[in-house]
Amino acid sequence: MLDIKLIREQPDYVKTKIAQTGADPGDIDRVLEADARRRRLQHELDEMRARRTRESKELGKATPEERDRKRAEMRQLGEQISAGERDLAALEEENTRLLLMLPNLPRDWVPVGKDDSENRIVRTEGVEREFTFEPKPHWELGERLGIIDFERGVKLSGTRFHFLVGMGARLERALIAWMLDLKTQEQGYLEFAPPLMVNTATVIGSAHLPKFEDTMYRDKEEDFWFVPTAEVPLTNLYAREILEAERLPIYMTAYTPCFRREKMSAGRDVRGIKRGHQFDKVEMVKVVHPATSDEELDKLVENACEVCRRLKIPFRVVQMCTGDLGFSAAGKYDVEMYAPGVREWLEVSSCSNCWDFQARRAQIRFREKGGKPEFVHTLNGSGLGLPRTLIAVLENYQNDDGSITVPEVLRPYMGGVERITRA
RNA sequence: GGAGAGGUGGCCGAGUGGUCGAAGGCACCAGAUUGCUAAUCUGGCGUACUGGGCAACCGGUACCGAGGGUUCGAAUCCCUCCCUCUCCGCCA
Repeated sequence: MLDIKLIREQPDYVKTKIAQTGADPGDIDRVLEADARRRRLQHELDEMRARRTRESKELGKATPEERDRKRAEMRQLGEQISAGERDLAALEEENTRLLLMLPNLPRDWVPVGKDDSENRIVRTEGVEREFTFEPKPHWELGERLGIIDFERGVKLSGTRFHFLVGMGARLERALIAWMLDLKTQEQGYLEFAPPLMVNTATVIGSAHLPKFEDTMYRDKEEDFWFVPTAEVPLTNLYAREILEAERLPIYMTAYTPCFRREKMSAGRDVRGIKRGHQFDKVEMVKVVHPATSDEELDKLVENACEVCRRLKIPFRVVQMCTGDLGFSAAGKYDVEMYAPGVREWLEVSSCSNCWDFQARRAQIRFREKGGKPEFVHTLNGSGLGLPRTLIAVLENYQNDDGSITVPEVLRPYMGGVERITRA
């Protein structure tokens, strides 16, 4: 959520920035108009209420004759106030609705561009492996090894579902455990196992609602939303709290399944395990002091890169332009691993600095000693997404006989297994 | 799911229709004092919106789990919901 005061004071700046994201700057005028009406009414209402309080107190001491006359008058005032309160509530709702639909503003250092074609490759690391044979896509490798079962996934759940089997399941579990150990033991993150179903307020807090309602699964009767990412519960951990400044920065990590409808992506990436309705992910979330969030973003990206580096898989860092930031990021970098089987750079991590955008929605604040509460900045990034990391591992580590060499760092997590072969 | 108890400021805890944004205590901050390491005294100490000074401030309004209702007026009475605790039932 944007700061309404910023919109009031610098509407032209905000419009310029909004336009850079591809959103409609006309929304700003609608917000301003609604805000002006709300303030006007609030002021009138405040004055009526002040009068009621004042005169009600006097009424208690009035003479009996006066009392009846005054009481009728006050009753009328009370009705006016009630009507005003109803109108105000409606205006506030309208106001909030408009504000919740506005995207975050890009930072000034974000390159201006209209869509993903104008993103910038910041750097590339590692060398692409040279194959003496034609590298196969992971779905072929997985099926032949019997470690991915697509048919039965479809049988049980439908398209975009699969089973990991035997060493396939174990390989994913090894990746998760290894990543979490890296996060918690070397990169300073505290591990969580959060709720996977959360209420509406929580999803509004992370800015996945109200705009992306149709991308999530929910239980309407119970007011539960299935988390589309651990970012939702982790970012909201300190919702409606005021933290002491010394506690910042806070680094959190969690492995969770993620649930997404993927309605918008129907027909895209249908082959293999790249995009499903359910997938596993190790997520990183930071709650930081506003003065440090830009450098914290760099460190976050680096934390994601380190996973690729240790797996010895080539990767690159891509900076999103203003038109490809998404709804809540003020600045964003993707980390992409190269997968030789599908001949594609796969987005395995997306690291965002959300600035105070989520903090305002979730009301996450901090206070310097003796100071006023201020909003924190929140960041999030995958560390990494499992299906795509698994794809990259399978495809980069495949051998000409269709077996998979287990990356060295994972072997301690695989009971020492060095090679996955057909069972 | 059933029965009972309860939800007040960072914490503990008063308050049952007006003088309560809310006693008192603890914690915390500032100052004073004592020279013996901690105690004493004084003062301050919620959040949001809003008006003015457009800064350290001053005023208005709202908030005592949430939402409705009664009333001239509600933390205080009524209704609904949520949550916590205890007991029972059920179940991974």
